[in-house]
Amino acid sequence: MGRKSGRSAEDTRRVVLDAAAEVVRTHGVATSIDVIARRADISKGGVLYHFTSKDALLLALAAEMTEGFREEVYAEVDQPEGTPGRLTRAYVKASVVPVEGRVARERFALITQLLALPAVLELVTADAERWERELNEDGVPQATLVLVVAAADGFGGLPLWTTPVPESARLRLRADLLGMIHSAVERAVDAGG
Amino acid sequence: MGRKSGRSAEDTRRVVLDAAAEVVRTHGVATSIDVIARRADISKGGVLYHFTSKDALLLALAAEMTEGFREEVYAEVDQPEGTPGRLTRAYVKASVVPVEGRVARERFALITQLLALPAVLELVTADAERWERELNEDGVPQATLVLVVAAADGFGGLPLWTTPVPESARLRLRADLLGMIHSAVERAVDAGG
DNA sequence: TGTACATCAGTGAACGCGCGTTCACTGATGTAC
DNA sequence: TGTACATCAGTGAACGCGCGTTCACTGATGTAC
Repeated sequence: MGRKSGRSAEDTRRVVLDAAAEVVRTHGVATSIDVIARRADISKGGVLYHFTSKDALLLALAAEMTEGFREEVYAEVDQPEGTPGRLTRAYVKASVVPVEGRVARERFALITQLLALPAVLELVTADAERWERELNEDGVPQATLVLVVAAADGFGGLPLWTTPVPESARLRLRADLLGMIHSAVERAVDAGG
Repeated sequence: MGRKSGRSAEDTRRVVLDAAAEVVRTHGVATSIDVIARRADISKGGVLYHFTSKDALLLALAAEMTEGFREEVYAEVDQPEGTPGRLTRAYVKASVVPVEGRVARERFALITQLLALPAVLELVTADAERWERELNEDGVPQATLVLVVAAADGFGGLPLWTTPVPESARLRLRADLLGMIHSAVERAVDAGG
């Protein structure tokens, strides 16, 4: 039988990526293409028509995840360009998100699985280096930046295998971190000016 | 040929675990038993004499890693039992360690790979829940505890794929976190007494 | 201290199956006239 | 608007190989007397 009724190749690609995301996140990278295919309601060969190999599929998935997080951070930016701490604040806001909005968590869980592929580790490392450059140019004194980013990463990443922190504590952490950025930037401005 | 010259079964087990740790950390969980065996200078069958299956070997490795971290934390405890923040301080000290002492980093990298196995995820989750219980009973106000533990986890875990923070920043983070614990505990004591 | 036997710590060849990849084929969609 | 052809999106069977696991066998160590 030929092509699937009525949908475009793009659509199918999307369905495959979503199926792969869910299956790999919950059952690991060792999950076979066949399982992914069945979940996407397509044949194994169909999956490989859209992605040249299993690794290519998983790498595409990893790229989507890192890009997704980046977009969320940028979407949180709400200060004029040039404001010190502008990006760092957005980074905190995008990382310290409620657990119910599970997108962030699921993304992290998926990336963790995908790190088993050397190519993904490379991709993620490059992405992290880019974040480091961007954040270092954001005008937040180093001591505060290191603390705040570590806390944001720790909150966003490790809940993976931890019982989630209560919502009140999450809001408090968010406020504390934003407060730290605020006062560190003010102090720096006072000292510099 | 029979047993290896002069060493005990325990010795061989150790050699296999070390070989597996290195190979899996750098090449992922998909690495074959044969590769592990060659690195341990033993046959494939020999590896499976000590561990009933590949999964059993990897699970043993994961158990060693979580136990190793726990021991390091306990080794950092330097205050009398009952002192508020006693364990939290030790947790910070064991997490915010220099990058040169690569043990902690390698451990984390290895655990990340091993998480691909469902059984390991279970183990690590149980371990994390235990940490949560123990830290919650440590007498540090929640807001501070959440912030400090997130920062410690974030520093310890994520450098995995990040360019390491300079040593001066690390010392500063460590001091800041310990200072936060100190003043939060003092405030709590003042308010409570 | 020597000898006989049991057990232990491994070897290495073979098995078999699951999985990634290939490929010939097909029905649906797009395009030219 | 219909027709002929090309391309596109997907099928499903087959292949083949890598890898985990099994197993018969072996030489070294431990133990009883």
